[in-house]
Amino acid sequence: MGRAPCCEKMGLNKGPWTKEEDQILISYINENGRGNWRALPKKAGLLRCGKSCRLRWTNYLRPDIKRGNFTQEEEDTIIKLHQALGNRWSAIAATLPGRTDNEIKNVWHSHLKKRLIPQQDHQGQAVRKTQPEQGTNKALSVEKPKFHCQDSNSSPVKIIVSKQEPGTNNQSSSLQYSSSDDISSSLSFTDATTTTTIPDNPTEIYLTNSGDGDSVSNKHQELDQDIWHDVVSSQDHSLSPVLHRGGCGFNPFTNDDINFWCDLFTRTEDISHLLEF
DNA sequence: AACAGCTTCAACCGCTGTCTT
DNA sequence: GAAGACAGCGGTTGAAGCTGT
Repeated sequence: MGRAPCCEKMGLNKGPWTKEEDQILISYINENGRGNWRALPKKAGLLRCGKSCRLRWTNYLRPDIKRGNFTQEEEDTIIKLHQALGNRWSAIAATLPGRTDNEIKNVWHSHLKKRLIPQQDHQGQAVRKTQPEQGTNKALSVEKPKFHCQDSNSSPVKIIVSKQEPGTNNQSSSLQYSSSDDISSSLSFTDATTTTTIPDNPTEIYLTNSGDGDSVSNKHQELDQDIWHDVVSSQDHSLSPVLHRGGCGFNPFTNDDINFWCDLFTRTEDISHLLEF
């Protein structure tokens, strides 16, 4: 894998873009489209490196960029997705049309991180308290499962590990796991008091809202209304976990992203931190 | 009004992944 | 398979603006 050669520094502008430079870049892309970024500045007559042009375009000049403050909903989305995805700014940005990864990163560092500090302190305690003994998370011996999502109502969520599509009549082979269950896997809950053995390796995992709130806490009710409702909702997308917000109908996820979610759920040592809002 | 400290955000830097030759 | 070229990503920086004293 070759390293990109450092662009020619000699004679190239750096720093803030002027209006004239912006106009040249916009005009060029409007006429010729986004082609080879490296060749673009030369063709457009800009004394900038291609990388700088790409950044300026994607972070500032793109016509679909949404300007202005983030809405409460957008901020909530960022917080939740950051909880789940970490610093994958581009993945987070993909769920917020008109927002760039750079912008989200800035907002996170300047606003949201600070806002969360008191909560994280509290959360950190809670997580430590429920931390499982080392080695109790055994790997679930399954083929990479499919995740299915179903949102039936707003009551507390349960995760159902199942070979059966939810909603079908025959649920006999399904197992339901709530926050109090240990499914003897990396997909476990750390405040487990019992151990449940999965009789068959599930080939598919359904994330459903069971509607039964007796065994789950208020925290998980929040989870249902926030994470699951937003992140893995919609029966229309039951075959792939989809980030689907605001009715935009934008599905940023491909099969690779399904793999990502599978990986996330099967590899995470402690999913409970996702639940501890 | 002047200064210092803080915050914001556009832009840069270096790295990695992917595609092409 | 190796190496080059390129796009994209995340971390970091620094100038500009803001706020408090």
